[in-house]
Amino acid sequence: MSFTDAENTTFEALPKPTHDHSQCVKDALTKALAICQVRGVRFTELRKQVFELVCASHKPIGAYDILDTFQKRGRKTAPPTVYRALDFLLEQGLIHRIASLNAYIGCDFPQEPHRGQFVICKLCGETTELVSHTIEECIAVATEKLDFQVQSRVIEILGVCSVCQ
Amino acid sequence: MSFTDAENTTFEALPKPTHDHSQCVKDALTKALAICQVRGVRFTELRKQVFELVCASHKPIGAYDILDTFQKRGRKTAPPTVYRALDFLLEQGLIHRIASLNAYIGCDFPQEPHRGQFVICKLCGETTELVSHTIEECIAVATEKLDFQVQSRVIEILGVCSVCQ
DNA sequence: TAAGTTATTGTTATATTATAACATAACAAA
DNA sequence: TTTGTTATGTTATAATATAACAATAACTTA
Repeated sequence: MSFTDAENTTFEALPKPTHDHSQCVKDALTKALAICQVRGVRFTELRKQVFELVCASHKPIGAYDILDTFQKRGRKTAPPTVYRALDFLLEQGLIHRIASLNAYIGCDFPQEPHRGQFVICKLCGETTELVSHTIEECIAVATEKLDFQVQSRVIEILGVCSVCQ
Repeated sequence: MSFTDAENTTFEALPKPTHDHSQCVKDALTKALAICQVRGVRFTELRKQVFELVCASHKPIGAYDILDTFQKRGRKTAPPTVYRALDFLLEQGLIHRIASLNAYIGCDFPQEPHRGQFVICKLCGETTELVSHTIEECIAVATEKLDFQVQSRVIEILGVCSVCQ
């Protein structure tokens, strides 16, 4: 469920505890699969499993959490295997990296290329992805003035969500 | 040299290669010392030296770079020593951490509490600190709507500066 | 389909960044 | 001075990430 408000900020609502999460994961998988097919890149079983784990919650998850899960499932896995799958998913814009937490989260708006802006609860981890065009604009203006070519950006807002207050 | 433009963004100009950097470091030290005195916290020799190393360039520097420098100088130093000094400087707002690079940079606007926004050249490392009130405002609006209490934020724009293009 | 090529994954080792836990030293206030 | 507090030293290790090379799976084109 996404909104676009008067300030031209599109955002997903904080996922309600009641939302049908298994459906949510299914949808993400379907989208991801379709995107990869169109682009002619391979959504292999490994990549799919890593993607499922990242999408299993709306909270950032660490690479080593993914690794642990694989190992608990009896799959003998080493770090590079996980990191390579994460790199692939990042390249395809299917997940984002949260730099301030060294963690990864599913992208709420795949297909169209965009840079996410994240609102992250430090207590429960629940994360909302914003796409504020005003912020984009503001950055564009400032960087133009500096004659600076933007390649990527990291925008992460940390604090306490409404549920945890 | 700082500007405030029509969009209400305050920013330091990219430090010119010709600027008097030794004076620049001296000024930063004087300011830092004064701030610590007012606050009744101790700007010890160790903290001063770490601060000087961070301010030695307008580029983010890693904790282990600082460590290496200490060791090359013959000072037997271990990681916690450096990290503790960095933590102190961060708490006092004298430096900032660049999450996307795991590195640290001197703060261009100490004294008043603020959250930095950084424009970082991936090629040469030169970094400009912005304080865009429009971006602040934008974030405030979005987080209010989510009923989210902001504690900290990470805003880092990476790309290529005018000199390196 | 067989051979050659590329992409993906496995495996081992190690680099990089950061902190825990406890000991000692420096300083400050009573 | 002694007592409490803050800062630093020291050792070990945790947490995150990548390099380098081997093996396998998948694609491609003759």
